[in-house]
Formats: sequence, C-alpha cells, structure tokens
Amino acid sequence: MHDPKIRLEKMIDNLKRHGYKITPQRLAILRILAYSLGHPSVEEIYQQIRIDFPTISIATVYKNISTMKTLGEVLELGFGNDSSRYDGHTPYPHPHVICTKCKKIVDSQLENFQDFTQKVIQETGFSIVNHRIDFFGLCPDCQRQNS
Amino acid sequence: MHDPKIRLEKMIDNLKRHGYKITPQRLAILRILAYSLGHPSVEEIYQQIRIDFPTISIATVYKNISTMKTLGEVLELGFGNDSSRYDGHTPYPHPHVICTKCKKIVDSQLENFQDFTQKVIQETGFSIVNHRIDFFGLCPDCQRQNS
DNA sequence: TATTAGAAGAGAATGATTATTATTTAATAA
DNA sequence: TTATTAAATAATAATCATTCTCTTCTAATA
Ligand SMILES: [Mn+2]
Ligand SMILES: [Mn+2]
Ligand SMILES: [Zn+2]
Ligand SMILES: [Zn+2]
Repeated sequence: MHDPKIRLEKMIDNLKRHGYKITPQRLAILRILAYSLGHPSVEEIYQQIRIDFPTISIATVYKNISTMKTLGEVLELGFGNDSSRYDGHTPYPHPHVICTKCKKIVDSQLENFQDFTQKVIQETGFSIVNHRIDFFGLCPDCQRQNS
Repeated sequence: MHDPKIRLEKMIDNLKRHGYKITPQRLAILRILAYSLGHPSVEEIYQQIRIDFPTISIATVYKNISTMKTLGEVLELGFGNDSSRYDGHTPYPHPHVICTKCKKIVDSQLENFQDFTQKVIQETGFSIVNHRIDFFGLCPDCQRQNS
C-alpha cells in the first residue's frame, strides 16, 4: 500500500471494475494522487496538470477526486475555510502534522488509536467507524526562520 | 472551568479587560456559548437569539464569535463543507465524537494526548501547539433507528 | 447629557465547491 | 476500422458559508 506504482494500478483497477473509463485527464490526476506525499490541494493538482493539459477544467479535477473518494482511494482532509488537501498515497485514516505557517502537511506513523477508539466507544456509546487526528505547530524549517 | 455561570463571567471579564463593550446582543451570544453543551453552529446561535433580538444580523454573531476566538474563549470546530461548530463551554482542545447521521457532537474526556504529542514531536521535529481529535460514527439514538 | 470609540445591521463580495449543459471521447462490438 | 453510446470533459452558472464594507446606533465614561 506504499509503492506509488502499485497504488496507481490499484486505483485504475478499481475504476475499471466499477465501469469507469480511463481518460488521459483522469490518469494524470490519479498519478498525482498516487505519487505525491505532500497532500496537494485541488488547485495544486489543477496547476500541475495544466502543464500537460492546458484546457483541463478545475471542475474535472473536483469530479475525479470525488469519484476516487467514493471508491475509498483517496483521503480528504477538509479544513474550515482553507481548501481541502488530499492523500491518495495512504487513503485510510492516519494522523497528520500540519505547519500553521507554511501549510505543509506530514504523515505520522503512530498507530495506537485502536485503544483510544475502544475507550471512546465505552465512554460515549457511539459506534466509531472513522477518525481524524491532526497536530498543529511549526515545521523544522519554519522554526528556524522564526529564531 | 465547567460551571457555565463562571464561564460566562470569565468571558465578560476577559472582554472588559481588553476594552470591549458589553452589549445586549454580545451578552446573549456569550450566554449561549457558555451554557450550551451541544456545539452550536452560527446559524443555530443566530436563530436562538432572534427570539429575543429579532433585528440582530448574522454578521454580528460571526463577528462576536471571531472576537471570542481571538481571546481564546471559544473553540471552533471547522468542517470541510458543513458550517463550523463552537464550544464556549470547554474552549481548549479536546476530543470530539461526531454522529455522521444527526450531526450531534459530544465531548470526550480522554486526556492522554501528551504522550502522543511527545511522540509526534520526536517523529517529525515539529513544535506542536495544538491538536484536533475527532471520532466519527453513529450515536446511540441513530444506531437504534437503523436496526 | 454629551461625547465617542466600538458595535450592530444590512447587504455586497469572496472563494471554495457543486450543478448544469453542450460537446467530446473511451470503450465496445459490428 | 468504423459506428455507437454512455460516460467524461470543459465552460460556466449557481450555491453557500463566511468575510467585508459602510452606515447607523449605542455602551461606557465623564
Ligand atoms: Mn496523509
Ligand atoms: Mn467540545
Ligand atoms: Zn512550515
Ligand atoms: Zn445521531
């Protein structure tokens, strides 16, 4: 689940299995989703693809990401006002670390959330199916610039 | 920090200390923020206050909540598309449990996030100053309705 | 009671996202 | 290879929460 090439093939398979067509624009979007580690925004994906497809519409990017979301092949990180960021490399819930200055988003590998989830279920009676764990602060680069 | 009456007084003190005036509209907003446990949205606060102040503008609600945010007296829970929800009762970061069906938001009392924060700092080199922990699922009421 | 900085009210503007619709094209089979 | 067709794309309008702008009003102070 961590080799971009395999991620891309899995995405394509999943699309074909559900009867979706593989268009060049779609493929370009998939590639960015599968390969990028930086949690790009729709706008960033759009600008990237415009290099090869100058006539692509940003609505096409939105629609394709929406499709991949419904197939469980991309994780959306929505924020209050700012635009959403996407992870097609690791499309299941995992903690993120977010620089409040440069907006960099980094994955965390910490995985002990089963315990927490269990405690939350006991505490509240909810049935938990998903979670979102974000830590906010300054990345090493931005810390350096501040001092 | 958990008696609504004391919360309200603390909010008023903080505003006065910073030279803000205490208007009837502002007071009404503060009261809702301090007393409600349900994480109301701006729209909900607006509709509630319209009972007593039929001419209030929703912009006034937005502006006052923004002021209370800068004073650290209210915690904003932003979501991707849906409108933000606010906690003036417990205005520091704490985990939330969210029903994806009825949009109910419940506080969790779990508090062992120092360990996690420390691990994240070691793992990423970020300086962490904030976090956001959400669990998503179905509340007991909505579970019952499903079966 | 008069003064005045700040607050409220009204409505326009913004910006991300979604919806609409006409045009184009990938996939399939003749 | 070509024709067919359902789905995808491109362009643009619409939506909706939130912010901004500006005018009027008022809480606090003396
Ligand atoms: Mn990620
Ligand atoms: Mn809360
Ligand atoms: Zn940074
Ligand atoms: Zn519910």
